[in-house]
This record gives sequence, structure tokens and C-alpha cells, in this order.
Amino acid sequence: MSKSAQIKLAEVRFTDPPAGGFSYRIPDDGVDYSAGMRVFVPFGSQRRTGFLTSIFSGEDNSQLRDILEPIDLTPPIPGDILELTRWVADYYICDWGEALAAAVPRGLKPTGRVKYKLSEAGLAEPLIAEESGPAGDLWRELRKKPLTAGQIRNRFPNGARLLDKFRKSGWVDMITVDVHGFAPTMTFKYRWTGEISPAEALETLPERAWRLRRAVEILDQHAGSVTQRKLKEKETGMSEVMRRLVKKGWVSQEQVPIDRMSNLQAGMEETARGRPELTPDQENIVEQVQTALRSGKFRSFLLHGVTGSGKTLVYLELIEEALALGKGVIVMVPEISLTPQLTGRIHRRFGDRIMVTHSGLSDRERCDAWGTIRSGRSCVVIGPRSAVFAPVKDIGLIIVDEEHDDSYKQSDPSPRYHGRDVALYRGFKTNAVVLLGSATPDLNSYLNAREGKSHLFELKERFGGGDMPDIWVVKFGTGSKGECISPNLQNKLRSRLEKNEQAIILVNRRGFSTIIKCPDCGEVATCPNCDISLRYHRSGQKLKCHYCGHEQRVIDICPNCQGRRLFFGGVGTQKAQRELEMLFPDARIERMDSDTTRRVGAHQEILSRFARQEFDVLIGTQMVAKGHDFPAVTLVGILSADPEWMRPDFRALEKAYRLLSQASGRTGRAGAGEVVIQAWDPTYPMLRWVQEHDYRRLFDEEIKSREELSYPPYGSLISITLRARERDLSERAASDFKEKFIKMLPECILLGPAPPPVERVENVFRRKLLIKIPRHNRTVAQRIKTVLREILTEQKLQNRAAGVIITVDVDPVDI
DNA sequence: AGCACGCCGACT
DNA sequence: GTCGGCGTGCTC
Repeated sequence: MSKSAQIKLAEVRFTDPPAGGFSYRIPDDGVDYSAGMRVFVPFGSQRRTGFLTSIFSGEDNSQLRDILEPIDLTPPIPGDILELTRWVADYYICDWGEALAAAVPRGLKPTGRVKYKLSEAGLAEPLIAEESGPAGDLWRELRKKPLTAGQIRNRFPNGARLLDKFRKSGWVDMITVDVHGFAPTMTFKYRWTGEISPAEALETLPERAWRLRRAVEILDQHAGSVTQRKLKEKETGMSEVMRRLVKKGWVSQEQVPIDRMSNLQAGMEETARGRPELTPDQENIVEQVQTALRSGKFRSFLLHGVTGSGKTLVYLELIEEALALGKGVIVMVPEISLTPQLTGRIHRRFGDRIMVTHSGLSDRERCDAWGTIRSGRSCVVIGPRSAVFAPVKDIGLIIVDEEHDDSYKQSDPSPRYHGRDVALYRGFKTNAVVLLGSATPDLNSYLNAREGKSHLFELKERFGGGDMPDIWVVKFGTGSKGECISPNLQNKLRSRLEKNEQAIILVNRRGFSTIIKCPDCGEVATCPNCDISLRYHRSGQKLKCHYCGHEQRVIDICPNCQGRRLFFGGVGTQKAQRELEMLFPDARIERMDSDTTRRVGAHQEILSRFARQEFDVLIGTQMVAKGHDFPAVTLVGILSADPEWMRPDFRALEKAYRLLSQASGRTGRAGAGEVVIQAWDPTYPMLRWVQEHDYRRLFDEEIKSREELSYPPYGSLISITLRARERDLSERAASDFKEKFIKMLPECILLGPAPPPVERVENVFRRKLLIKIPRHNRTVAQRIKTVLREILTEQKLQNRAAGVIITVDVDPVDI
């Protein structure tokens, strides 16, 4: 038995398939390779960049290849984030590389690409150079600039074969380009050295050297220290001037990473009111969480506070405490509430230590932000779900505001992770305090708090003395057509508008009509690609499919029976808008839905104009219900509540309650407000609970039925979707899947396969399976996931040819 | 995911 | 012959 020598090996993972880790030899090149770094490696016939995920010793063998070179000298991914992504991959059943790709900014994602350029031999091929066919074209293109294999394939007929020929003939060389750097963008900071005083300097400078004099003045005004950006703002031609001042020895020059926040600061309206006093309730909460912070152990808290109860103030106090303890903080907010209001408030109090990450940042800015946080220059991060992966040093506190919000769950590309749940795990692993906040908590979070897994705080009163709004439920649908606004709501609107107050009208469907039907033959206009009825959009006179984007001109004759009496039923935002405009011709009315907010920033713009009272009535889909303060809004109308709880989702009731109470919370922030909820069935019990602001009742009732059906939070779910071009193909793949699963785990509950409510989307047929996992049973959950992984790898291989796509969603938010 | 390789039918 | 279209299997 010969014992072969152990050598150092590295495991490398890629953000693109194939999944899994690949081992490489660590070369003896003097580089200090460590986990979390990006490395450049040979991979089949290509070369690729990947993440070095671990270093281990093992036997050498001939299959192994060497790492070519490092991309970073210090690892951009700290150990705890590496570990966190590994857990995410494990829990949400995806590849570690995929989880890493979700955690790091796109610009940091390894994107090393191989390009081809003409070799010496290639350049010396006169025959090719003269040729007029594709080979000649490629030769001439390559002489201009190197191309990737993909570019060659796409731009030239027979590109792949052509490239092959070029390679075999030795006419091209492989070069590598496009490896993104991790270094932050740098700028200069200038400081007055104090060699001579600014006044003395001005004396020595001749009158005509006005630029130099101006620079000295600016420095003097800014206490002798100024950034390149600031200088640029004030005066032109400063960089050359500063070089001369540096040469004179009057000014020192320092290279510093660019400060992204100064942008935000400039755009913020300062409303520097003094620090408000905490109420005794708030004080109590702050004290208890502070104690937990100081203990340096994992604890989780749920702060259940009605809208306007001053949760933000509690957050601010706690951030302060964490910072005082030298700890880092992450504040997670739903994407939609990343408004200047909230970030401004936090920034005013904590200044440059804050880093805000939001969807508006460029790749470069994201990388800079990552670097700033990683280095510890920023220790408070505010952002949407991806902020949970921010490489904050020595994290002490994670706040998840509006923790019930579904936008924390990533449902489209894998990993389908839930930001709140990842936050809880991160807190647990790093001994941080996790504070969840909501007016209408997730049932799971509330149950955990009830059972003592986390601590529950309640804030029942509105902060600053505002009363909870009065809520009226009115019967809707008297039959007279075209009327979607009841007399009751009309009267209230009228009196509010007369007093110059504002109103919000919630219509949870966009478009004009939601269904176009022929009363003679019963034909309904449906999308040619999806199993869904088309919506009528008045702007542009179009019928649109909200699933695939299909558009066609509006019809006025039934395509089936040529009948001319088409019925345009169902109320969308556009119809509500038109009706309001007819009822209140003098009111200024605007609409906010995904049609009017398509442009970047449009969303924020409408809200700001509404806040400045540039118009009176805001009509919109559920996006108007979320998190903004409009003191002048005294009336909220919900046109049709019923569809919210009629949806085929076991959480429909919970979601409906949440939408209605959130919408209600938009009013009366600065005094008495009113809410009118229109419903076909005004006796529906849940409406009473909304009226009485009784979340507890909702919880008690709903939790009973969840327990009976063993739906979350009693047990958890994994949903599996199979998609294929043909119905029976998706059906067969689904039953194959089921068969395999129950063979391996006969004792588990697997529901389906069943077609989802909308079976066909963009001509792809879907089938769903649902696995129910009993509560508090980690071993079973783990076993199920292992089996799923096995089936997936097996089936994915099989189904590639057939064109079946399988996706797995752990803890889905809608089923 | 790429990419190579290899099999096959359709052309010169 | 050889061009071009896929299906299949592999990447440390």
C-alpha cells in the first residue's frame, strides 16, 4: 500500500452550470489562495472564472489541473457569507454556485470570457485574407478585434465549424478578457497641509492666478479638506490647479474610495426636527432589545405594531445601540418602500456609516457598495432582500421591516430564498439579534412568537396620538351598469375634496375591463398563448394578456357568432379612473399601476407629487397600499374587496386581510380618517376583523384551519412545477416524478399532479406537485430534500432532450 | 451552460 | 465527399 503524498487542492464553483464543485491543484505561484476568492481555471476546452469555496488536502492525480491565476488578492466574500450561501443552497435545493451568484453583486460575478484573436500564423495567411466567403469575412473581422466563440457563431454562417477550422489550422489564439475588478472606484481628497496659512497663500498668489486663488478659498471654506467631486461642483479646471498646489506642498492629496452617499444626501429635503421622545411602550421595547444586543447572543423579536405606531423610531434607537457596541447592522425593507423618506431619516441620524442598496444602482455602484461594506467603512446597510447577504463586519442586528411582505421571497430565478428566513438563519449563526416588524405579521412569525421561539412586542397605539381610521363596509353592485363607486363612497369623496383633502382609491386590477364576453354565444376573448381572458386597455384601444404580454386591437364583433353586443365587464383601474373623472370633473385624479410606472423612477415621481398635493385622488393597484405617509389623505376607498379572498390560494384570507388593513393604514396619519370597503358580500366575517383592527382574531381563526389542513405554519411546503410544450408531456413528467418520489419516500405526503389555475402560459403547459412536510421535523425535511436533489439531477438529464423544465420552490409564497 | 464529437440525411 | 442539423455526454 503506497501512501501517495497529500497536496493542497482547491474546490471551485461556477455561477453558471454545471452544478457542483470542481477540484484544482493550487499552483506554487506565491499567491495566498483562500476561500472566497475568485480564480481563473481551465475548464474543458474553455477557461472560466469561479469562486474558490474551500481548500483541502488530497491525493494528486492526473485528472487534476492547475488554477491558472487568482482574480482577487483578498477574498471579496467573507467566510460567514460563504457559509450562509452554502446553507441557502442546501435549504432551497439549488447549487452553491447559484446561491453565490444571488448573494454577490452582478459586477462581481465571475465573467471571465475567452476571445479569439488572429495568431501570427493566421495573419500570414494571404489566401484567407483575399477570400470573399465567410472565412474571409471572419478573418477580416478578427483582424479588427478579438471575438468570443458565441459572437463568431452568431455572426457568421457555419460559425462553429469555421472557428473549429481556424483553431485546428492554428490561425487563432485564445485570449481572456472582461474579468471584472473588485476594486472600488477611487477619487481624490485634498487637504490643506498647514505649511502656510490660506491667507498667506492668497498674498503670494498674483491676482491673475484666479483659479489657484479660488481653490485656496474653497479649501478654506471647507475646513481645509475637500473632495474632487465637491471641487468639480464649485469650479471648473480644478484638477490641474490641485496638482500645482500639491507640487507647492500646500496641499496633500489622498486617494479614497468614492462616497456614493453624497448623491443621496444632496437630493434629500432636510426636515431636521428634534429627536422625538419615545413613548413608554417604545422605551420598553428598546430596552429589552438593547439587553439582547449587549448579551451578544442570538435572539429574535417580533414587533407587531399598527401602521403609524412608530416602529421606525424603535429601529433608529436600536441601530444606535448596535453601533455604540461596535457592531454592524442590516435593515431590510421591501423594495417598494426604499424611498427617500425612510433612507433619509436613517441617513440623517447616522450619516456616512449608512449604505443603501436599491434596484437603481449600476453594477459598478453595487460593487463599490459591496467593497465599502466589506471593508467596514459602512456598517449599516439598508436594502431589499439581497441585503441579507451584505458582507457586514461583526453583525449585531438585523431588522426586517414589513416582514410579512412577499417581495422578500425570490420566486423567479433560483435560489428561491426568503430574505426574512435567511436573515433569521444568519442571525442565529452569527449571534446577532433579529427584529421583525409588521402591522400584520406573517402567521408563521406570529405563531413562533406565541410559542416563545421569539419574543413578541405589541404597539397598539398610533404614535403621536393619531386615531385609527373608521372603516365602513358597504354593499356594492346594485346592478346599474358602469357604476363601480357606491353613493356612499361618492358622498364621502365629495366632502373630502371640498375640504381640500386627499383620497386613495384601491382597485386591485389594472386595465379597463377585465373580461370581454359575447352575451349571445358566451364567447370570452382569451389569449391565444395562455389560458386566461384578455383585458381591455382603453389607452391604445387594445386587448392585452397580463401573463405573456400579447396585444391585439380591441374587437367590436364577436369572432364566434358575429354578434355586436359585446359586454365589457369587470372593473380595472382605468374604468375606475374614468368613472371618477365623470363624477368629479374638477378633481385632479391620477392613476398608479404597472402601466403608468413602467419608466424608471415614475413610481416615486407619482408618489412625491401626491405627497406635495399636486393632485387629489390617487387610483391604483395594491402598490398604493404600501408604506407611505400622506398626511392629507383622509379617505381610502377599496372598490371591490371580494376577489381578494376568493383566490385559489390557502393564504388568500391572510393576504386579503393584510391588503385591506394596509390600505386602511394609509389614512388618518395626521388626524381622523375614513375607509370605505365595497364588497358584494359585506357580511363576510373577515371584514369585521379589518374594521376592528383585530389582527389577533384573524390569526386565531386562520390558524385553526391551517392546523386542520396541515398547511403552514403547521408544517411546510415544497412546490414542484413541471413545464413542457405539450400538455401530455408535462403530465407524464409529473407523474414520473411522483412515482419516483413515493417509491423512495412512501410515507410522505405528495399532492398532485394537478394543473395550476392557469395551466398554459406562453404556450407552455404546467403541472404542479406539492409536498407537505410535518412541522418541527428537520430529519424528514432533510431526507425529502436529499431525495428531491437526487430525482432532480436524474430527471433533469433525462428531460433535457424532451424539453421538460422542473423547478422546485421551498416554502412557496403562492401556490 | 458551452462545447466537442459523432451520427445521419441532403447536397455538390 | 462534405455540409449542416441535432442528440448525447462531459467539464476537476
